[in-house]
Amino acid sequence: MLLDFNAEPRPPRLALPVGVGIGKTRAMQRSVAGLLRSEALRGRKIVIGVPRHDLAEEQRDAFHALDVDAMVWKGRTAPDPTPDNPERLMCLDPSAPFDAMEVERIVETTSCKVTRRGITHICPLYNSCGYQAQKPRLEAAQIVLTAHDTLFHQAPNELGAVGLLVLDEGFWGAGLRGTDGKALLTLDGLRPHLGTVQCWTPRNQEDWEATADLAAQRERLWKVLASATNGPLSVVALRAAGLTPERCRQAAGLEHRRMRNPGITPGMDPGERRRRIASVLPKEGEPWAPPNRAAAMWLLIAEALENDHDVAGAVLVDTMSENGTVRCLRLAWRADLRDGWGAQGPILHLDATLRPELVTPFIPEVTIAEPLMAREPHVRVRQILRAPVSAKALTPGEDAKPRDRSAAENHRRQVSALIALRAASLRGRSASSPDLLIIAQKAAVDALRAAGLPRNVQAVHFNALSGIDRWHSVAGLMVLGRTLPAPVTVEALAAAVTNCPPLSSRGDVAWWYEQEERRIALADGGVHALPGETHADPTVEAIRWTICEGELIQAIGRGRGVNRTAATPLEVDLFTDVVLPVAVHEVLDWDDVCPRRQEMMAASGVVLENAADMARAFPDLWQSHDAARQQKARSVTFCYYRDLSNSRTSHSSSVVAYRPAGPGQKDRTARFDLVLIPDPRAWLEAKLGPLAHFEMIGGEAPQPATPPIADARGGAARPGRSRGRHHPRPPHEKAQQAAGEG
DNA sequence: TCGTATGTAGCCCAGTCAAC
DNA sequence: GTTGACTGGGCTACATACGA
Repeated sequence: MLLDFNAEPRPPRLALPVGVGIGKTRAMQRSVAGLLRSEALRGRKIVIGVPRHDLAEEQRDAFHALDVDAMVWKGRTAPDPTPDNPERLMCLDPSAPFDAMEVERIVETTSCKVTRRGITHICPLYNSCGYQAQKPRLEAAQIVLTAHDTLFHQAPNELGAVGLLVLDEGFWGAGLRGTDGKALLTLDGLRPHLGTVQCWTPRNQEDWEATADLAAQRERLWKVLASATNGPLSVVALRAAGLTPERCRQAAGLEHRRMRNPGITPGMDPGERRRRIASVLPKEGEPWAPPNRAAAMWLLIAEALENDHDVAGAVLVDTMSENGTVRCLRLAWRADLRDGWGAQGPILHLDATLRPELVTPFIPEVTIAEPLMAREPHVRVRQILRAPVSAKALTPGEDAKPRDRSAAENHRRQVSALIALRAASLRGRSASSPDLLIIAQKAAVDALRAAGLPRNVQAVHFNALSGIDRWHSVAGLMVLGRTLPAPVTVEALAAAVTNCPPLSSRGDVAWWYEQEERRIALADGGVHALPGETHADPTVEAIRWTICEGELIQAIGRGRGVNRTAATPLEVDLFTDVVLPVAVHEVLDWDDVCPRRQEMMAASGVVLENAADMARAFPDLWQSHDAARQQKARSVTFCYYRDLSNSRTSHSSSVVAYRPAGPGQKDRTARFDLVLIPDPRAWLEAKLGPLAHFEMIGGEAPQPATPPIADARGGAARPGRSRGRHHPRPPHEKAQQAAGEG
């Protein structure tokens, strides 16, 4: 690490885009351990922010293995389960901190412990509190690991001086406020009159000077609010009303003085606490603008005036309430990384899907290094286009049309069969379970689990993947779909990041993104072009990319492709039309891989050849003998079905000959996968009734497993459709390859 | 005698795509 | 996002031949 951690006045701030699975966290841990031994930090601590507490605990254990003293710091409302009480939180009386926050007091001195005039007020649960119990470890530790979210809240005093703040993985989302649309200020609460602008001294005496100053700025703002139409506050109107950045910042400070001190102390009887809180808050139904929220509004306006744009973070909207329509200002803004956690000192940020547009607002003057990526020669990627794996295609809501719901049922059945066949083809290929990891949207994962997953398969959903290493040895990954909120949602996030209205790019289509040509880079040097979403505003596009492409990159990274060898290859199947910065070995169409009903039958471990038996054994696939017969006549035998028929992907398959009892029954054969159906005779009798004849004939000699999807293209490929265009390799490259092969 | 295999005609519906 | 037209697959119904 070539950083001077004591540089003045500008400490080093470095952001490193490091590819998924390269081992950036391990390298960081070793560097941090070395840094502590070098004493370059002069005894100051290192704070490491990670997305979630479970990742913090993993890193703590890794530091302990490096003989470094590390601890995980959790907030008051974080889970702290015990065998007796799995619901336990760090704070044993969460109502006390919530009450303190309602009247905007410091939680520690109003809920936990404080000494006033020689008298110590203390929470009765203080000595058994998980939050307090971690403080001695916090004081002693060299490294403090905590969730990104914590870094945007006040640091505990016991932390002491911080010499380096490490931000592991993308952190910007934890710093956004109001993006759920719930940070509202009613216009009634902002209308200037004594009840809404009265300020108080710290001793709860009326502060008339502050009240007059705040009233003057509220009057200016009211001129704008009273005549504005819905949408972002206009910078022209705000300026015309006489507001300036200085006046807004002054008003932000004055807003805090509207809250009187209720005089609540740690250990106070909850009834008395609520009575005191009620005495400083307006009565139910009276207009009120929470001071913290009003202060945030002023700061958003000040920033917009300074930068000469409308206030995207403060938007006039109509909301519905019990009393009808209420006009409100909807706020969304960006919190700052807190100084107490080291935000003003040296910062190192590591993220595989880092976007400068989302880092610089939080870390000004950050230096963003060139991306560091690694080759993955033992990873094979297939991308399947036009797969029905969107939320609508797999899991439409209850209010969806019957036609869409039945289509979704078919899609789920097809995807389940595909998973079962893929799992069979990869069985035993992983050093430890599972062999196959499915990554999809949460609703899709729930639906697939409900339908039943093979034992060697695990399914997880997007958005909870970063940093997890437990699937490093899976043999296969199937990534289904993508995450992509509508433009209006992403634009709202961007407004919170920048406070600036996004550039519009959507023309006549107001509800979706524009499309532009994207190119899948093929491993053989060619490209496959297809349309992809984009947004004209750089920040909106950065967020869109992070949520969509970034999450898919994180998903692929779970397989730790960088660490694979010829003996432990990884096969990735991408069921999405999104173009990613990875080399793709094969681009297929859903028609090429979509399992037919014969293949679904094969997925359960048996291939029957008799149409009547097919209909009897699988009534959900074929409703009648004729239906099974007709499909048998029409269908060509493809990939998965053929795999089991030929015993190529199922090393344990066996052919049996049988004849049901009764007149007119002829001899027929079937092939069974003995891992899934160990007793074919019992299975046949359960499905078809007593047998007049049964004989195990045996299977063909086992052959090396072949990826089933690749087989779909070999030989009997279906006439598939594709959204994109395949561009062959330039002739000179083909010639070079031919020369090399020759 | 019963059940299966094979062939053909025609209706229904799911999937797709263009237009709005 | 919705709607409507188009298309091909899925299924039923009918008939005939064959084998246990």
